[in-house]
Amino acid sequence: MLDIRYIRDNAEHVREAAAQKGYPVDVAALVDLDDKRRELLGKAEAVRRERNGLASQVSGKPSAEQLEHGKALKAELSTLEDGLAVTEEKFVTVLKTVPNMPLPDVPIGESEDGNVVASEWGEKPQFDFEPKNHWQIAEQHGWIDKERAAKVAGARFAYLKGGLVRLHMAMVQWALDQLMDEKIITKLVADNHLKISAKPFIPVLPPLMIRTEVYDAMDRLEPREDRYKIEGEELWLQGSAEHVLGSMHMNEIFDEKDLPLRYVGYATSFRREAGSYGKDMEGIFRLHQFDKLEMESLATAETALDEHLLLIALQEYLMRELKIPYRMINKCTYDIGKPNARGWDLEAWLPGQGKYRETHTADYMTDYQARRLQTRVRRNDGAVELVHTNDATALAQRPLIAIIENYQTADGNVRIPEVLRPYLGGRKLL
RNA sequence: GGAGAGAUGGCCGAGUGGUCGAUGGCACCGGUCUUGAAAACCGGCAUGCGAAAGCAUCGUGGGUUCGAAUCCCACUCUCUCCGCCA
Repeated sequence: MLDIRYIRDNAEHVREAAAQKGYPVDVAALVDLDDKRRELLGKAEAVRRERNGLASQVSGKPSAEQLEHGKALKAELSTLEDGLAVTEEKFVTVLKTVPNMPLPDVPIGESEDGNVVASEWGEKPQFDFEPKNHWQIAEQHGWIDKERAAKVAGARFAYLKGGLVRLHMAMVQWALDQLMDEKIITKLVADNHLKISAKPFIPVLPPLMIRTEVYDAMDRLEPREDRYKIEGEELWLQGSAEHVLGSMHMNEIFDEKDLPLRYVGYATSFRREAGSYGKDMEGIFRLHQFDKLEMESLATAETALDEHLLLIALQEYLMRELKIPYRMINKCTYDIGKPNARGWDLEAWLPGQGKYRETHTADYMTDYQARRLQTRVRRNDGAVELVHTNDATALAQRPLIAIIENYQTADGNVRIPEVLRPYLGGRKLL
């Protein structure tokens, strides 16, 4: 959520930027609602003040006069509060629809076509045979069983089996070790000229369910059609570890010395994929359920953009170590998402499909999420401010696809990336 | 799942209808004293809204009352015992 004072002071910019993000807002109507809300609030506070004054005068039994006065005030306050509640609800409903403001370097665009390729890395592997898709390779080894998964759970589910499971576990364990290594973070901070701490990440296995109220405060509940709700409960299956990591410190105030706080969470994520019927039905590119290693960071306002850049640097580092070609996408206003101020994607080269596909995303939310979560920091000078939040994919099942397709051999085997070999006990995948 | 107890400021802990945003202690910050430190003493020390006066907040939401941290209801969470179970 944005600060209403910011919206009032920058009404035209907010209107324009919201439209550029594809979330048009009637800012004038919002300001009118705020005016009305403030007016009613002022009136109600004046009556409360009178009530408090009266109550402090009474000791023992109130006089008939005092009783009558009190009853009149009570009735008046009740009317005002009813009107205030209605106005407040309308106001908050509209306020919640205002998206976060994009940073100046976010390209303006009206569709995905407005995204800008910022850089490319790596040599695309040359094969002296026709490279296969990951599902063709997996089929050969019995690594993916979607038919039986459909029998048990329905479409867009899969059993992952055998060598693929070992590869997945190795990849996750390796990535965890990288993120917990202060030397690696120190180097990336220095190489990218970032002015932030080199504190390592804290690994977390979070709950996979999240309450309605908290999910909404994270601004990740919508669109609800893409979430799974637990029947009879105010609980949802989380769609990304970000949702349960970012909300972890709701209603808390940090000391400045404790920031930045960096978590790497491993979680199975659930998505209904509503609106993507027929899209990416083959393989494990788009499932209702996938395992993901996710980075989350809470930081002060002036360090959070560098924090964002660090998370992106880490994504690139992990892919470079795995030697998978990729390109970085600076997503445009239309594509970054409502709570984002900035958002970059990493797209890995998939030789089997002959194109780059999104495997990572990095989101910088400024204080937009923290405002509703009320996650704050007490600065060294005593001032209390909202924290700034960042999240970014470390590694998930899509990078696994990238490994399979980039490391395939003519006979349908998959070579193991060098950095993962120690984690696979020197054995072959199969 | 059954029975019971509880939730107060960073922490501990008073407060069971009338100046309670809340006694006290610890921690923390500033000062006096000291060569320095400790101790002692003095002062400060929640959050939001508001230019301010002030208003709100004692787990959350609702209710009773002229007046609620205190009474009633619902919900959430914690603890104890029993049952069940990775």
